[in-house]
Amino acid sequence: MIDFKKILKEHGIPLSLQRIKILEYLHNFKTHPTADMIYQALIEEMPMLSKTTVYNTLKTFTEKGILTALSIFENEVRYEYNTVPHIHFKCVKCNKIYDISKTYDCLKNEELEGHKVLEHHINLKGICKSCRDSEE
Amino acid sequence: MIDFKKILKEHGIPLSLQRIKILEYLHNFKTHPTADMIYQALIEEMPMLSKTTVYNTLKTFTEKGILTALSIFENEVRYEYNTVPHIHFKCVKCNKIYDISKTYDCLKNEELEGHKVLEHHINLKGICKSCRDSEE
DNA sequence: TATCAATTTATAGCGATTACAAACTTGGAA
DNA sequence: TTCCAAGTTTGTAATCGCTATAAATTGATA
Ligand SMILES: [Mn+2]
Ligand SMILES: [Mn+2]
Ligand SMILES: [Zn+2]
Ligand SMILES: [Zn+2]
Repeated sequence: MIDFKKILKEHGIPLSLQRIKILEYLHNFKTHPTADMIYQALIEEMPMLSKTTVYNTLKTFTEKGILTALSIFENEVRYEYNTVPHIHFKCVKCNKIYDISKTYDCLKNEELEGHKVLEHHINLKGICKSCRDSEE
Repeated sequence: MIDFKKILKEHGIPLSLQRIKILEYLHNFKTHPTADMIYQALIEEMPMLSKTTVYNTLKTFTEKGILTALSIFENEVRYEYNTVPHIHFKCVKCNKIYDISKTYDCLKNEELEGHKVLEHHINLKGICKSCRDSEE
């Protein structure tokens, strides 16, 4: 049983029921959900939950380093609980996002043309295995 | 002097004054502008220009392969005139986007875990040379 | 130059996100 | 345990980037 209260405290985030539930959801469902997807899932058991709270909480968590915000799709931000580094593959047919565990040693650069690199975001696009198989 | 009319014709795009001006702007200013930035720049000399035209034109150009649409930032699409392949670095301090000419041979994979890879999008984030220098 | 399809414009509308202020929780002091 | 101030949540309105629509305009062709 993971102690989500402890995780929040360790990141200097004051506790609230909403924050615990949102963190729990992102830890349990690694589906790169949008703010709205999280809201729709949690409104079941928390009928008074406000969408503003979801947005505020995701912003706080991202700033404090618990989550990563992804801009894989145009026009919407998706979130994921920080785990081991990985890259993303988006299928242009079914729109699913796959985690790819492959790591690229060639991207380990800390410095490029004088710029200090803090984050690498690698987004691949193409046709996923499942869609290729069902093509014929 | 570049013949923008010829470029449009070669891509099967019927001519219009607006299309020529937008293409000219994107060719001359390689700053990865948003639709609104292009609109604000062109409204000076074309007071009747509609923002809808800018959006429509950028969509047409992207579909015809003259431009590339980038989702580097959250919540807004940026455009660039197609040139040689390169990757992008976003400074988290000044928000500028830099072109990085480095190519990664390690990303040349055509297939990953059964998925067919068609595009690679590599976005780096960090602190740019200019901001580092001015830090002290 | 006349025709007419394609393009542009102005306007309204939409989905994702943010701003704001009142009501409510939370954590700590008394 | 009770009380309080600070921080959080909520509901609403507003904003931002973008799209839909239909009337007005343009431009390719004859
Ligand atoms: Mn992931
Ligand atoms: Mn570029
Ligand atoms: Zn697929
Ligand atoms: Zn900078």
